This record gives sequence, C-alpha cells and structure tokens, in this order.
Amino acid sequence: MRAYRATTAPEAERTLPARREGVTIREVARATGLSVATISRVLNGKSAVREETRKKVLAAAARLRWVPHGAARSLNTKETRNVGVLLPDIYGEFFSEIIRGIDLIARRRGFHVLVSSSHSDRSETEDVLRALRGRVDGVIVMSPTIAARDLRDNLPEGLPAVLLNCIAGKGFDSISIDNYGGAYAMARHLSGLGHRRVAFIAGPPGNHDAEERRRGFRDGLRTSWGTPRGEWEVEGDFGEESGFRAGKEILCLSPRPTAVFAANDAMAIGCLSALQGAGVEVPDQMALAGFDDIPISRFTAPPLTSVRVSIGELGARAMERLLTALADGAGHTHQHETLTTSLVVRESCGARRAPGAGRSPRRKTTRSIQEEKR
Amino acid sequence: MRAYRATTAPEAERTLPARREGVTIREVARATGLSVATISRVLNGKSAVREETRKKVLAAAARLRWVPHGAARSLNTKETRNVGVLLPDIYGEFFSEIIRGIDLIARRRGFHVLVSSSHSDRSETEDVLRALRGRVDGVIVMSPTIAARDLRDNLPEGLPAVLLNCIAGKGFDSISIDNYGGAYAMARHLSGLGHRRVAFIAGPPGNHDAEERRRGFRDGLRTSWGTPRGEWEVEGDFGEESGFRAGKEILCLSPRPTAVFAANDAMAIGCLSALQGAGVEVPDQMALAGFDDIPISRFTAPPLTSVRVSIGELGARAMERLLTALADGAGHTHQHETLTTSLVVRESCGARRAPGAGRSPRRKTTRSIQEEKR
DNA sequence: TTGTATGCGTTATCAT
DNA sequence: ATGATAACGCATACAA
Repeated sequence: MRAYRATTAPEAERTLPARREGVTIREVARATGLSVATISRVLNGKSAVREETRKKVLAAAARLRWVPHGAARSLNTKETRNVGVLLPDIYGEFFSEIIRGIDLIARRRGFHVLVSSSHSDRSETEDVLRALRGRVDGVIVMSPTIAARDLRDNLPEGLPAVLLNCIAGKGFDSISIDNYGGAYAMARHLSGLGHRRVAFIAGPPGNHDAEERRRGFRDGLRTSWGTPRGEWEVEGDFGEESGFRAGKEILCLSPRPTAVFAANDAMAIGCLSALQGAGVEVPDQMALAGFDDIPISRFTAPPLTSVRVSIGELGARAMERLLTALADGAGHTHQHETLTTSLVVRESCGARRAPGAGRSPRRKTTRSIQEEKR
Repeated sequence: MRAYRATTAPEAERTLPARREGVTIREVARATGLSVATISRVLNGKSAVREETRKKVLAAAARLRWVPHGAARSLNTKETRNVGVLLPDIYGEFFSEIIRGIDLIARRRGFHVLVSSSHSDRSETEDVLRALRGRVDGVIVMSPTIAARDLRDNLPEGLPAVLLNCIAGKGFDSISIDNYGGAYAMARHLSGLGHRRVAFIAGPPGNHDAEERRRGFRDGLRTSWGTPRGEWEVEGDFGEESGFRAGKEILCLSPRPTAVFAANDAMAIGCLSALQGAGVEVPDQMALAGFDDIPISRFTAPPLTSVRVSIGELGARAMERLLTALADGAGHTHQHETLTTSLVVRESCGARRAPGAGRSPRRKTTRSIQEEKR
C-alpha cells in the first residue's frame, strides 16, 4: 500500500513537505534545532527543561500542529490511557447514563473510553475481551450473564477489570446496585399501604439484576404478610412491550392483585398502558410501582413511584475504582461495593394524592445515597 | 518504574516464565522454532504459509494465549482499527441507539469504537479531537453546534470524518435526518385535521436539528394557513422539564392553540404531563405531537403521535460511510446523505380514536425509509 | 515457503 | 539542561 521511504536519502526528504500521515516529533526537533529527547521532555513535563526552550518547543509544536502519536507512545510506556467498557444489549436510558458517568471521570483523568455494546452471547464477549490486549489499560465489564471464571479465562493477563452489576467474583473489583434492598423496600412500602395481593413483573431470567430484585420483592412481602403466592409473579424482559403483556395477564388473575411492582420502569410504563387500556384506574383500582426511576417516570400519568438508582454515579464509581486499580498495580486489593437506592414515592402507588401536577416527588430515602464529588 | 531486561542474557531469559506484561510474538516464535516473520504471516494471512506451519503457530499462540499487541501493530500499519465517536450531551434513548448502530457495523468489520460524550463547550471538543491522533483511523462527529471549519482546524491531518446531524460542511462526509421534512409533514398533518392554531415547542437555540424542525414546522403551517403567529412558538431545550414548562405557557396563550407540536418526544411527554395536570384532555381539548418516536411514546396515555426516525440506522450508515472513506483513501469523494422520516399517527393528535389499547400505530410514510441490509 | 533486518514514533537510559 | 540511542512489539521488503 504505502511505499517505504529510504532513509538513505535524507537530503531529498528534507525538502519534502510534511508527510501526509502526520507530523512527527522529529520534525519538531528539526524545526527547533533541538533533539527529540528534549521535545519529549517538554511534552511530558517530567524532566527539567529550560523555560526558554520549553516555550520554543511549544510554539513549534503548535505551529506544526504536532500531537504525539498515541500508538507509538503506548508501545513504550506500556499504557494506552484507554479503558474498555463492555456492555450488554441494554435498554435506552441506562446505557447512556452509565457511559456518561464513566466518560466524565475518564476524561478528567486523561483516559479515553473504548465501548463495545450489544453482546448477546458469551463467545462474542470473549472475543472482544481478547482483542483488547494492547488497546486498553483496564476494562469495565457489565454483563449480567457472564460468570467470573469465563472472564478470567479470557481477559489478557494482568489486565485490571471492574465488574459492573455482575455476579461478584473473587479476583475482581466489583460494584453494583442494591437491587435486593431497593426491591425489598418497595415491597414493604406497598405492604404498608395495605396491599396484600401484590403482583411482580420480573425481568429476564438469568439476569442478575432481575433476580436480585425478585428476591427483594419476595422477602419484602414475606416479611409483611407471609409467603407470597407464586402466581403473582409474571415474567417480563425489561422491555415496555413485555410490561404491557404482563399487565394484561395480571388483570386476569383471580383474586385480582391490588398492586403491581415491575422490576423496571420500562415495564411499569408498559403495564400502565395496559391497565389504562382496560379502564383500570391507577392508583385507585390498582397501585403501580417500578424500579430505576428513569427521567420519564416523573411525567407519566399518574407519575410513577419507583426505586431511584444513580446510574451515572454507578459508572463514575466503576471508573474511579478502575483508576485506583491501575494506580495500585500489583499490590491492589479487590473490593466489592454496593450503591444504595432510595424510594421515590409518587402518585401511581396511591400513597399521595395529586398535588399540583404531581411532579416534585417527596423522597423517602431508605439509605443515604453516597454523594459523588463534582 | 519497570526494570529493563538486558537482551544480552538470552540464556537466562529463556528459562524465565512468560513475562508479566504479556506474551509477545517472539515467544511464540521461540516456542515453535520459527521466526517472528512467519508468526506474523500466519496471523495476517496475507502471505503464503505451509499449512503444517500454520497449524503449529496457531496452536502455540493459543497455548501461550498470545494476542498481538494493538499499539505495536498500529505503529507500522498506520491503522488502529479504532474509530472515534464524539457525541454531545444528549438525552437518553438517542445516545444508546446511535452507538448501537455504529458498534454493530464496526464490530462486523473488525473495528472498535472510542466514544467521547458530553461535550459542552467547543474547546473541549477540540481538545478531544486533537488527542485522537494515532488512536483512531477516523471519526464520527455529532455536534449540533460545532462548525465545519472548527472541525477542520482541529482534526489531525488526513483523518477522515463523518458529520452526523451537523451543519453540513464541504470537505466532509455527512449524514443527517430529514428534520425539516419530518416537521413539515407533521405540521401539514395537524393542519389537515383542522387545527389553525398550532403551538410549537422548540429545541435549544443554536442546535441544528432543532432549527431545522422549527423551519419545517413554520413552512408546513404556512403552506396550509398562511404565516403562523410568532407567539405560538415556545422555547424548550429537548428535556422533559422544559416541555412541562412550555405546556403551562401554552395554556396561558390567548386565543389558546388547539394543538401542540413539540420538537422532540421528551418535551411532548413533559407537555402532556402539564396539560393533564391542568385538566386539559388530550386530544379532545388539545392535540399533541412529538418528534423522534422514542420507544416509550407508544405507551403514554394517550399514545403519542410522532415523527419516526431510525436512530440506529443513522449510526450504522455513518459508520459505513466512514468505512468507505477509509477504504477509498485519498481518492474519496465526500457525500451528503439524508435519512427520511415517517409520520406515526397515534391517538394524541386526535386523528384516531382509541382502538384496543392504541398500541399498533398505523404508519403513514412520507417517504420510504432506506432499508439497511442486515 | 521461511529467515534477516529495518523502521514505525515515542519514551527512557545513558552520557555529556 | 540537553543529546544520542536503545528499546517497545510488530509487519514488511528483501534475501535465501
């Protein structure tokens, strides 16, 4: 493709314009009459350089529009200043918030984010994992289905990894949402409102978040009223459509539940649509609650009671954790961290009557959210 | 930090276990008794290698878990097989769909996606742009505010770029949504239903998408009824909250509009909440329509009439365009492409009466969507 | 078909 | 404070 340039003809080369491929450090050196070492020093600021030289170099670099070549630099320093982020095929809002949180911290520390999304099967995830060697300094893996040992087997040796909302495995840092606690609190809340027949719309089977929320729901109800009946759990897949179908199913149950708790807001909204389509008043004839507190939940009619999760913070903390691991090097000790949730009570569960437009939820915090410094 | 290993002690080294830093091509060469060149050849498959040798190499590579080092490879092939994606601080669903579309195509062709999100100001965008040299082979830039010339000034020389929904500038490939056409069609649709007083909730000023939608709205109404009145345009920022505020404002207008067209669905949903909070029936007392057709719009009450945009396809096409540019090299000719939209008529505009749950929209296509091969 | 040697652009280790 | 130069891990032109 590209012809090699003989280095034995420096005179000829000297008269050529800057290479199409981009200016190199050598050209800056030539332009300033300094050595490449000095240019490098100025750039990295590690070693002492005379102020005058410094300015000269900076000026020349700017003029020639030179930016150090990432790959070349990586080859030497053994660091790419890239982090990989592996995400599952996930629904809307979640995804962007996570990335936003990660990227915020990453950029602040001079890192770039390499994403890889929509991993359906495991072997695909593993391929991507392997392809990461020499491209990233660490990875954040969010796969509600992959097991820790599969991860370990496919991760390039010594590549730090942080598990996000996965099944926590030893040998890794991990960070996750208190799915269990949030669902537990919501179940208790609904019980506290007097509901004895509460239906649950579950998330996809095999999904860790989904299972934890289910557990929380069960335990919460059990604590209140004893063993919940199995038929009050309807299957869903975290999508609106599945919530809609679940809503219809629930209306056919007998005795009919008086409240529905969906494992996420998307399904709750789908369910709401089904209930309204059937002429069932929410919350008067049926209370409804979700999980995630996505932005839109404040604007449904009635506004949706939900479990608040700070997704952006989840991403940010994962990134910070990864940076710590990077800094610690071999001496790093793995930790597991759980992010707390809080109940957001709006009108859909019947605990509050519509005040104004019902848009400024009063929050009943189960545990305090760990604040993120900005 | 890391001690250098003297290459003058090969015997000593031979007995050492694999380096902590990762296996290199040399170790595979040593293990197979072949030269590094041969290893490289089987890996890249460009040059002929004896089948037997090939197998031996592959086996050794697998056993040693060797994966070529990205940076090293990039340094002499001049390609990273990474593409950069610059995204603005954008709302939820949009973001994930775009990335999904891009990543789908990228992975299929062996590329990785480097994202950078949440760019508020221009200088930040420019910094990121510059830092991309040697890290990516091309970029997809989505900045509704940056001008083409700022881009050109900060892009590493010769780095192909595709503009996504930006102000189209010459010297770049670009691809965008037919914002104007979609908004025009919606304005005509509302007019066709008999609405003579239609309010518009605008997007953020300076945002290209927003402005185009506004133009389309104006022209569509003008074509129908003559010059629309200025006060029927209310400012918003694409967020739900701003739609809510706009909804309240609109209710104070006199004479009161009979229909509202929001520049995106998030604002339409906020507006819906405001209308319902004020006891105004939708669509009977006020028709409502949005733009984007986000998944949730099918599940609002009433379901929202909107302009459908295939976001995932937008990302996919941008990526394909970039790959074409990469393949063409210097001989590439820039093109501008516009993705068509289609009207999705649901109940919020009053054109249909609630059938069932109102969930299966009949589509009136303005122009055919260009299908993407799968 | 395979091996040898060189260069990719940078940082780091020596000197000076 | 600065310069010369050897790595870094790989791909390729060239020789065999």
